[in-house]
Amino acid sequence: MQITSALLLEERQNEIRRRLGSADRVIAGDLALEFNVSEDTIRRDLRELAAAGQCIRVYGGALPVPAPDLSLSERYGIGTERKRRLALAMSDFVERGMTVFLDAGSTNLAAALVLPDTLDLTIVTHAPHIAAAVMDRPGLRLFMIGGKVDSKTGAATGAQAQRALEQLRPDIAFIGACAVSGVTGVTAFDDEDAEFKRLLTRQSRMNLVAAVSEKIGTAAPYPVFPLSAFDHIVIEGDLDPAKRASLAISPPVLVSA
Amino acid sequence: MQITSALLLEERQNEIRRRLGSADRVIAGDLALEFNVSEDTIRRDLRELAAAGQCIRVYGGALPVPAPDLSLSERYGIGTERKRRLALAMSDFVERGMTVFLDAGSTNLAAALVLPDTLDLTIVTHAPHIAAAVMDRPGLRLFMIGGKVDSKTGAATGAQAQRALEQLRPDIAFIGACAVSGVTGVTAFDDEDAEFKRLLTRQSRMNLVAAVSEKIGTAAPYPVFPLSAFDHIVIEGDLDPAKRASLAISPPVLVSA
DNA sequence: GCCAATCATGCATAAACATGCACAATCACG
DNA sequence: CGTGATTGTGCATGTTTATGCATGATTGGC
Repeated sequence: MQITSALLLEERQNEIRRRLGSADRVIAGDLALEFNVSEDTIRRDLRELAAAGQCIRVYGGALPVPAPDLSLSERYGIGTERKRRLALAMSDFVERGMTVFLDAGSTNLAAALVLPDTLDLTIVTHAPHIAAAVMDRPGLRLFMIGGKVDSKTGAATGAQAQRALEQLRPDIAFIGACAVSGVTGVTAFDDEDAEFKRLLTRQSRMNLVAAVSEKIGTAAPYPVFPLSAFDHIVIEGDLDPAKRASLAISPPVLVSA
Repeated sequence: MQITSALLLEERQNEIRRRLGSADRVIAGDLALEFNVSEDTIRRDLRELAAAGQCIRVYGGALPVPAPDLSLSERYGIGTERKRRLALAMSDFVERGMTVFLDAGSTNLAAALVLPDTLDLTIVTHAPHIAAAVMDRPGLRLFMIGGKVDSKTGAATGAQAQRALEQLRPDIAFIGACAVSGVTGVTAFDDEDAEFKRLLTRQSRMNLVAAVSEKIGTAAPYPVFPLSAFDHIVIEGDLDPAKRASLAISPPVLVSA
């Protein structure tokens, strides 16, 4: 029916694209008049362009797509690989919705970095370093135990902290061992720290201890509990068999990859 | 037939956003005249922007929001030198043996790094990041306020934290302001955070607020206290004179180097 | 404590919208 | 040539959206 003056669909859409490309908005009613088609047709054009990501539909017309701004690259600070593996082995015990206590120590700092963030976990800790690491993981809830912070252990261990811990019943506790031995059990360098770990072990429903190989077969001045008080001991796979045998008492020994 | 010249809704809101982005307030009546729409329409725009967290509604118009959603650790990385100077200015108020409360925020993280470690200070904080920084300074004693840690504010702010704070009377508090304005006073992004700051201000013998220039003249949803409630406001020396004048009320304004 | 400015809310209306349908033009195959 | 499917378009429909206005409540300066 029509002859020369009418634009074909492609031409029309190309022209709309061109205008949007020069950072101009377009208005449905105007385009309809200009191209001598109904507004319905223009709206259909705009819908198609929007679906192809070439414009932003708005009430009355369309806007150019804004220049995408650069996103920041993620950075990763990872602890030592061995501790990360121990932490991963402990992580196998956590289940959806659990409250997990992270004691002080570098292995538990690694745990703060590798615990799954999709299980709706609540992390409790008395160590500011670990708390700071957990805070950077959006999927984890964090509860901080306060109190006088001892600079040697790097965690709050005093009466205040103990009182706060008494209000809690964690589902699982990752307990940091300063030293582990079949004879003396788990021991600590500081008496308040040992006291805190004892309370923690009593409060928690399940207790895990992880220790790198260097700590196995050593002892520290303040006893925490014998190994039988813990549900699992997590050690490295390449531990000397003799040392490993010295641990093989009541609690299952879990070997990390 | 004439071509539509009026702005589309999105264009209007984008323009408002742009002006707020350049740290300017907007006034409802002016915008209505300028865009040739009713004030009701502008108010609706501002309400929507506020609901999306892109401005703060105030009587007569709206103010920009200060720091657009950077994550905590990202925020800690920026503006450190300027914040270090602010922190140094605040440090002039601390004296030997004092108990210093460091509220959450990047300026107070800077304070944790620059506070003198030879004055036998006791640092109290409810922010794990700051606690972690203080722990690395051997000369500082650290007391940690525990509780449920809010990921937005990066600090423990709930009932537990408040109860712990009630037991303390810090000699001086470095209070982190999310936004500072002569009109709205000190405001915060979170209501529990605001509540905590109010309690902190009451408990502490002396209260300092420091704010980088971007925060001056802005407001956040939750009021803490009017400026008169603080002993000193610490600002940067190169702050725009108009903005600076807008603050010149009761508390002395201290200018950092 | 007064008054004007500012505000939230509900309502009315016109514009813009999506959707389904009809029709003409085009194409695809024989 | 068909003729049947596909496509582009316009129109009728009922819905949604943006806006202005009326009303009554809040606010902030004086």
